[in-house]
Amino acid sequence: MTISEVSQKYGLSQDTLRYYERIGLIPKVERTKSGIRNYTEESCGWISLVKCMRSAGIPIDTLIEYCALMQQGDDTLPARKELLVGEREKLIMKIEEMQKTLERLNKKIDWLDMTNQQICWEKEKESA
Amino acid sequence: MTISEVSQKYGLSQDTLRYYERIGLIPKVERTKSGIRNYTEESCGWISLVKCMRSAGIPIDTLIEYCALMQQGDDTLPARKELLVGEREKLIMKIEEMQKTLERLNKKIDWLDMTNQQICWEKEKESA
DNA sequence: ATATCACCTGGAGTATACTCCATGTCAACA
DNA sequence: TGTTGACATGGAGTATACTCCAGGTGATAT
Repeated sequence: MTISEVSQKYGLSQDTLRYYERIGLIPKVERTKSGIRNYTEESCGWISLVKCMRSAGIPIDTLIEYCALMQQGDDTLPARKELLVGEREKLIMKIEEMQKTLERLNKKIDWLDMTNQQICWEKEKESA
Repeated sequence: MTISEVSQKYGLSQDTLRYYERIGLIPKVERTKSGIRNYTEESCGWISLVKCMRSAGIPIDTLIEYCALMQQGDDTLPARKELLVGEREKLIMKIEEMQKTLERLNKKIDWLDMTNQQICWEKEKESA
């Protein structure tokens, strides 16, 4: 797959794809003999993973580390697990926090609704 | 309340508190006659709100707009509601995305566990 | 043959959200 | 009365994550 196809498929700009590769967020992508990127299934798997993790706010540094560990073979399995478990913890906490914010937003919206109705009602009285 | 007390109470640095005020994320804080900030209950309410919203990733620009609307009185109630409803939508989507990431993380961790056990078992066989 | 087009690279620029710093003021205490 | 400490300001600096751009190459269509 060409970079433009991958860009289309995952909704990431070509610049971002090249950037991710450059900083080691995904392993080096295969090239044609003229030097053009040729994304394999595996590359796409990485893109998909990174997109998913990034969309949840997992920092780039962490993902670079994961990618590096991955490329060092099976010896790093425990380290990778540790890393992922840590991120899972953080993610769970973030979700909880967001749920709290959601409740607060809900309450605020309800309150605004009530207040607005109150004001409308008072204005009606005034003008009556 | 002094800035150091508020900083303690909400876990935001004094610099951040001043920054939030400067950019209009919270309304101007009362001062003593020598010019020192004297946070009221209301100020604290704003800090608490902003901290909550920011922790869920709601952008500063949006919160500045909300604060500005707030200070323009009841005429902006519908606009404020619209703003909050929009943010609620985005938040719900973000939470969903994070839950997907969480599931993916869980699967990856399970897989790592299995693979690791497999490898251990094979190594045991080898060395036997 | 040449023009076009997608792609390449390295480096600079941008957006967001703080965070730090130099310098200055004021109140209180030794 | 001098020094200490908390607080003030405006502006510069930092971290993170892209995003853009100038200049260049190689394959393909006219």
